[in-house]
Parts: sequence; C-alpha cells; structure tokens
Amino acid sequence: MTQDKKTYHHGDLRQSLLQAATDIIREGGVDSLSMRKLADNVGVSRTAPYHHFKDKNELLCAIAEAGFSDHIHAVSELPQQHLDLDKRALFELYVLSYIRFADNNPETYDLMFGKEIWKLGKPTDSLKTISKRCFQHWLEWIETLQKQQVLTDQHPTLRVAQASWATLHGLCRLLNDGIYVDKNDLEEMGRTAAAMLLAQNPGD
Amino acid sequence: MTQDKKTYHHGDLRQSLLQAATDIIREGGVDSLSMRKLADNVGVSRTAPYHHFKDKNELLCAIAEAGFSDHIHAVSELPQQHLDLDKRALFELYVLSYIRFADNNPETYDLMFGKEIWKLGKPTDSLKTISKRCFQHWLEWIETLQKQQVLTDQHPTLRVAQASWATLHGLCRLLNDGIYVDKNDLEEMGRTAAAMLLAQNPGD
DNA sequence: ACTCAATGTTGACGCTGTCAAGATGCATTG
DNA sequence: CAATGCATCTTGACAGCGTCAACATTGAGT
Repeated sequence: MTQDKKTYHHGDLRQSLLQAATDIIREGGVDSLSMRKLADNVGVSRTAPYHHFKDKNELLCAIAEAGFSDHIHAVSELPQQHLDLDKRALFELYVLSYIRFADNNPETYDLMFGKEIWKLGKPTDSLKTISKRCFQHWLEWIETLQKQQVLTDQHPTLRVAQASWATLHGLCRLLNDGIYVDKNDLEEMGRTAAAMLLAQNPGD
Repeated sequence: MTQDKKTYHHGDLRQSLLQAATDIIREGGVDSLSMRKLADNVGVSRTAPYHHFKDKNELLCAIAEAGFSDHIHAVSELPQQHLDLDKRALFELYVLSYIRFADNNPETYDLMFGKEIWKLGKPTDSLKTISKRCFQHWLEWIETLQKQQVLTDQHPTLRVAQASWATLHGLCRLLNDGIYVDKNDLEEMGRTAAAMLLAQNPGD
C-alpha cells in the first residue's frame, strides 16, 4: 500500500495529507484538525505539510474543492437516473439529495459553505472557480424550471435561484450545526420547503 | 463610571466581562475572543473570569442568551408598529427585519444559531429555554398566518414554521459567512424568498 | 560528479483554554 | 471587636495550536 516510510522523501505527501485530513475531519470535525496532528498521522514532521500547502487555509480550500467536485458529480447524475419523475417531484428529490449530501458529509459541507474559509480565511482561486461553476448549474436548472412554470417566473432567475438555495442551505445548517438533530424530521422539513417554494398549480 | 479598579475585588466583574466580551466579539468576531484577552481588557488576571463562568462555553451561552432576549424584544414590537400593513406585507417585513438583525449583529447571531455552542459546545439550560421561547413565538405567528390563508395550511404548522425559518436562516448564513457580501442583494433575495413562501392568492 | 531546488527536520515564539495552589478581603458569627 | 469562612482574585504551570527560521537530506539535471 503506502510506502515503507523509511525513505526521507515521502514521495506522495500532498495526496496523503489530503486523504488523512479528510479522514480526520470526517471523524472529529473540522475543528479537530490540526496541522501538527495531521503531520503526525501521516508520519512526517510538524512543518513538512507547509511545503505542499502555504498554510492551513490552503489545505482546507483543497478539501472543500474536492467536496464541490463530488457534489457536482453527484448532482449531475440525478436527472438521468430519474427520467420517470415529473419536474416537481424532481425538484423535491433534489432538495432531499442536497440535504443528504450535507448529512453524509457534514464537515466537508461546513468547509464548502462555512465562514472558516469564506469569511475568516481566503478562498483559493480554484475554489472560487469551482464553487461558481456549481452555482451556475443550479442557476441553469432553476431557469428551465421557471420556463416550465414549476417555479415562479415573476422574479429574476438569479433571485429565485438564490432564495431557493438559501432555503436548502438553511435546512442543512440547522442540521449540521446541531440546532435540529433528527434527520428524519429534517427530510420532512425539506419536503415542506420544496412544496412551499414550488409555484402553486391552479389545478392542484 | 466603573470602579477605580484599585480594589482587589472588582465588585461587578461578571457584568463587566459580559460587556467587554460583547464588545470584543462585535469588533473582531467570535473567534477573536479569548479568555485571556478578555480578562486583560477588564483589567483582571487570566483566570479571574472562571469564578463567574465555568468555562468559555458558558460565557458564550450568556452572550447568546442576551442576543435572544434582544431579538424577542425587537420582534414583538414589529406588528404593533405596522398596523397599516396587510398580513403579506408584514411577513415580508419580518423577513427583512430578521435579515437586518443578523446583519447588524452578525457575531451575536453566529453565537445564537451557530455550531460553536449547539454542536461543539453545550447550550446552557437557560439558553435552551429562551431559544425555545423564541421559536415558540414564531410558531404561533405562523399558525395565525396559516389560518389567514397567507401561508399554506396543507402542511403541519410545525413544518411550515421550520421550513420558513430555515429559509431566513439560510439567507442570514450566506451573508454572515461571507458567501454573499452585498447586503442590498440580500434584501432582494429576502423579498423573493418571502414571495415564494407565501401562498399564492388566486386573485393575484 | 556536482550543483540546485525540492522536500523533510528540529527549534523556537507567542498564542490559546484551563487546572492547582496560594493570596486577599468582605461578611457573618461568637 | 476579633475570628473565621467563603467568595474572589492572583501567579504558576501544562499541553496544545499555527507557523517562521535555520538546517539536513536527497533526487533530478547539467
């Protein structure tokens, strides 16, 4: 598997660090990740990681970036897997999928959309790029939903996209931040939110 | 004003700590608050605060508690100040007021609804109490809005209250966490969100 | 074979939360 | 009024943190 570790040079330290960091974070949360413990876990000295990441912030950005990549991948598969569903049901499904992603990867989600990076730290250029791409996908879908009268077209696409995303985000934060803990409740909340956001059909 | 400070006993340390802590937090964010700096600011030794707060968590809970108190106070005044508005406009006004509260007191808001206390720390009993009371008010108002057909009554009051609150909360997080920075944009998002959540009137 | 840049190491600094032990002084009791 | 006890405040200490500076090792390219 991993090298025999007797060599002075690790050979693949950057990748190992990312992997180990992701594990630590998944295990004990973002706040349980320290550069020193991370280095120790990988079997390397305290400051070795600094040859691969300028500082802790850059490490976190790299992890968040991978999170966006996963997320985009997972989401883009959704519509193709559910060709049978009508647009409204698909929207609800997206809401629930979004919640599940945040629930399954709470700490990654925190990094992707948390103040640790976006307010306290500084997002990497590549992180900014991929996060914009992610929102762009959302935006495009919202636009088609508006055209299909599934979402209101009385407001600009951008605003509708932002407002509905904020709803999803809010639900996830309530779960991930420990304000609501029961994830079944949260799915129910997600369903209700989806229903409220959708344009009411006259024929309902 | 404050005592002449030459006395060994401070006399009113607990209150001074709360005040200074709130100032520090408002100035530089929750993360800029350290027990040591706080003690120093008040002119007292490192560990003196521990005679008034078991640990940092309890201090933060006390600040959050004051935040809830302010919030409840501000909100309860809203309907009486705007008797002229119809129910739908009042709802939008509430949304905007909520956003403004989070915008004006971002760090307090973080404490009130952030993982620092609810997930990483442990909320005080009194904090739990007042936060429940706060949500209870929201819940009651949502119920009347449902009865007035301003919000959908096709879902349980609890779910509607949770879902709509999640929307507000999501908007605030996006602002406070630095994902969206323009607060004018955010108000527009708030308006859009309010419109989407409201039950569509046939006669619109 | 020699050099250089990339990568890894140890030492150090100042910061953090908080525990333990000792100093101080106010309030209550004899 | 003197003594005692308890709340309060102090200094000392420890383990942990991010990261800078200086030094060691090594693989790659001339």
